[in-house]
Amino acid sequence: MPEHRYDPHEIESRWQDVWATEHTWEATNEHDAGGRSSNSYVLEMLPYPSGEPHIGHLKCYAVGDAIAHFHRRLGRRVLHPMGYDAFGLPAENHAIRTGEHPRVSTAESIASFQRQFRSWGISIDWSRELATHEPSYYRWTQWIFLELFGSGLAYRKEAAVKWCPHDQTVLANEQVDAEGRCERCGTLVEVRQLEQWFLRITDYAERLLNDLQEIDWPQNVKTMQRNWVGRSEGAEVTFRCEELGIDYPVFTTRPDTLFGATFFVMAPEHPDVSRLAQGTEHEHSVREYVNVSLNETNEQRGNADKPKTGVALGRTVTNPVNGEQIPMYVADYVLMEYGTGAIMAVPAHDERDHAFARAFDLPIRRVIEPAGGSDAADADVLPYTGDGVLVNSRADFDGLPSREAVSEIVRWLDVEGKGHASINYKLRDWLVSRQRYWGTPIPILYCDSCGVVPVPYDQLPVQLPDVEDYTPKGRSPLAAAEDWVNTTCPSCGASARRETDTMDTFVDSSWYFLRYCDPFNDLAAWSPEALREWMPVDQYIGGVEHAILHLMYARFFCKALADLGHLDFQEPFNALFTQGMVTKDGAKMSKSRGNVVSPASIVERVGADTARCYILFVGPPDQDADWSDAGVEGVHRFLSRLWRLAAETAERAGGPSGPVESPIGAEGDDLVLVRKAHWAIEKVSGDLRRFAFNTAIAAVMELLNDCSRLRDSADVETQRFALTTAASLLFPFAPHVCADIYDRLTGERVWEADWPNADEELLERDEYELVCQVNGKLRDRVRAASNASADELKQLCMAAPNVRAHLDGKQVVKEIVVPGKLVNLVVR
RNA sequence: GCACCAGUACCUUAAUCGGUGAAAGGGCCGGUCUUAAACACCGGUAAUCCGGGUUCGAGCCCCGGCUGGUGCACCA
Repeated sequence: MPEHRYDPHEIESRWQDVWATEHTWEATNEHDAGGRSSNSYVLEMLPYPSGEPHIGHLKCYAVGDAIAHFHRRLGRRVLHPMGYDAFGLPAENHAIRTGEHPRVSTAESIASFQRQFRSWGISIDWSRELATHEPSYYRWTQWIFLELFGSGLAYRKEAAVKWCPHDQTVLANEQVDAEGRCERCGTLVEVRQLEQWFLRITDYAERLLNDLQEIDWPQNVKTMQRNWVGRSEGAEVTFRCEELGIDYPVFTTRPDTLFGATFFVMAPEHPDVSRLAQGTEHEHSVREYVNVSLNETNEQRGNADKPKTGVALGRTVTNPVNGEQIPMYVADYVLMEYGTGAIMAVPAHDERDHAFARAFDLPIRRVIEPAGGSDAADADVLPYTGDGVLVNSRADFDGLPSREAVSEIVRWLDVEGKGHASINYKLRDWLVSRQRYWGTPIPILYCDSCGVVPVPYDQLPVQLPDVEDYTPKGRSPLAAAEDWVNTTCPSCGASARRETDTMDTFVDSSWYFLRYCDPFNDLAAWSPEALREWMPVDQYIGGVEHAILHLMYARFFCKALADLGHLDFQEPFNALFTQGMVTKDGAKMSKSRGNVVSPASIVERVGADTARCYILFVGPPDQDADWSDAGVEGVHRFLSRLWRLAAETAERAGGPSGPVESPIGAEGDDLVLVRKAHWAIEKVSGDLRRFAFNTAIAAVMELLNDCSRLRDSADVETQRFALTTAASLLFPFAPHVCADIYDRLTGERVWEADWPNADEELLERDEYELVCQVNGKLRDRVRAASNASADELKQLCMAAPNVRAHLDGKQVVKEIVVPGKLVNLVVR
């Protein structure tokens, strides 16, 4: 028998060539062919091309490719495209260091990503490839911006915004982490008052929240989005400062506690603070306090355990429900960015207000009592933040449960013109302008006479000009491109200046999945027919780190574009799968730790099939997985054994011998093997549907174990069937080696074969081992027919020798019969 | 502090409706093959975090605790 050696490199390049020359994975737009339900759009989040792909990319695309292959084999037309999120800071920072144009380094990175994706054998439709930095793409990003501008969804305003001193640009709220650090570089951000471009995502808060119900996404991602939108119901209530004649609205979720408001607090950033303190004895201390707080980081200020600080403003406001004059304070526990930047303080029923009142010796008045009497020992302890019954309020409100009191009081305030029901959101509008070079230019002009002027559609794209110096200086490097900046106003012909800020790169990636449907269209961003054919995405795959950023922005874009009549769906991604991280020695891979495993070196050593199978076999793909070289070896051995046994079997069968059918009338070891193959079909099909790739691969391992074990006792044709089935089932995970095995055994192409069907009859056994228990303990086992009745099973069990020994002299008081499994006799 | 998820052999995972004496791969040990080793093949090894409860029966359900992870957190 000749030597059979598994040579992954030879096999992988051979099949990759076939797929490339035959354009196997390309999907054409056929409009009415088959209808949307027979199509499938499988998409992984587009990569940011920087250097080389890392192991996380391998995992993401291994998952996506398995799904894409599975859908194709189920008979669907699959769209599985690839592109690059090519604008962004790393390329620009590289340019600052080296002077090399970002276009050049970006092109190099893209080439390297392409090369590796091809070497992994991912079934990508390369004909639709795009990159967001190409004018043919960002022309339409600009078009969308203008559409949003035209409808008022893109606007300029001056606001307190987050500024990253390291990257020298403003950031969106979402791009600052909980500690107040820049999402990209980790620098503490500062707050600056600047005029910037915003997108009105807050208009969509309610829909972004409600429509989460419509989509099949992981619970934790939905929860994060809900938290980020941060909806709370309550009321806006006006407190009037009589001395200065100014009304201050506050937002509260507890209007039922209004009678317990004993003071009033403003955020240090509140624009009226200095004016209020002016001329009072507190003027100086207020100014000092405000200065100190403004210089504190979010990290310092945001700590709830920190003792409460603040100073009196020396003014009072009127509590609208009882006319009381209550003192005003400025304190840093009140945030300018939430609500109105001022609060009513109810120390008896709010932990923070309580802490402040204790520190400043302010009155604490209980207005809510826990319902159902105070039998609980801690019912009298303040602050009490739960619901209850009103006390110490107004005669007609006292005794009302909190919930009812909320609506009663709000109704009364409304009538009096002192307040109204209100819903508040944590979500802020999306700040999209950036003072950086390598991004999509914002297509806007400033004309002295016409003001803010959108660039006419027929002048798109506004091309990104070349510049000499990429260094950010607090304004975009584009400002230095005088020839480009100075232009003429399209409406009046006078001289005008271009907007020099570029767009947040998250704008680019908020619509790329639409462009894939119609990538060559140069008359429009897409045609409605193309979208009808593919959108929404059936299965989206990516890292959970985009739970809020990209995934929220993309949802917002679709809703806004749908409102503008450009889309006829509301949600871009019907189903989402978030893959877990790949760690090494329990820690995140990073250059500084020196624990980076490069996909290229793994592919070089053991081949792409092993790399892909390993990353999917190592554990459930939604969980983190620790990289282990020994585990890689194990999977490599498995593929070697599979290939060798298949090659040897093909030879014994006399070469490729055509399509293979499940053998009929098999007996003995042949039947065992045929059954195992059908069991594997059932198992892998189910596992693929629920993303349990690890167990799917384990099932094929089991099938291979039986093939090896029964190599000499089962018929060659049975072997051929079992191994063909193994290759067919493993193909979504290890496409090259499975294509090769399938070809050797049958002469056919596995990717053109239908997904196999399990024969129900072969899955059922006509006999099984019945477990016989006495008092829940296993005492014996007997063979039982599958169709035996409960009574027969009981008799069988009672007759079992070891059971009889345990029944001796005892009385059976209960019998539990589980057909197909066991009989349990309870005796006394 | 609150919420969610997870704790199974040395490691990583599996166990569908609560139903056998808990399965797979890797590791390790031994054997066959080899001059020797690698590969391959055969065999062996070892576990339900702790404490209660429900049940004829619990890895699985309920309560409490411990450990780890993730998210939220001065959001009025």
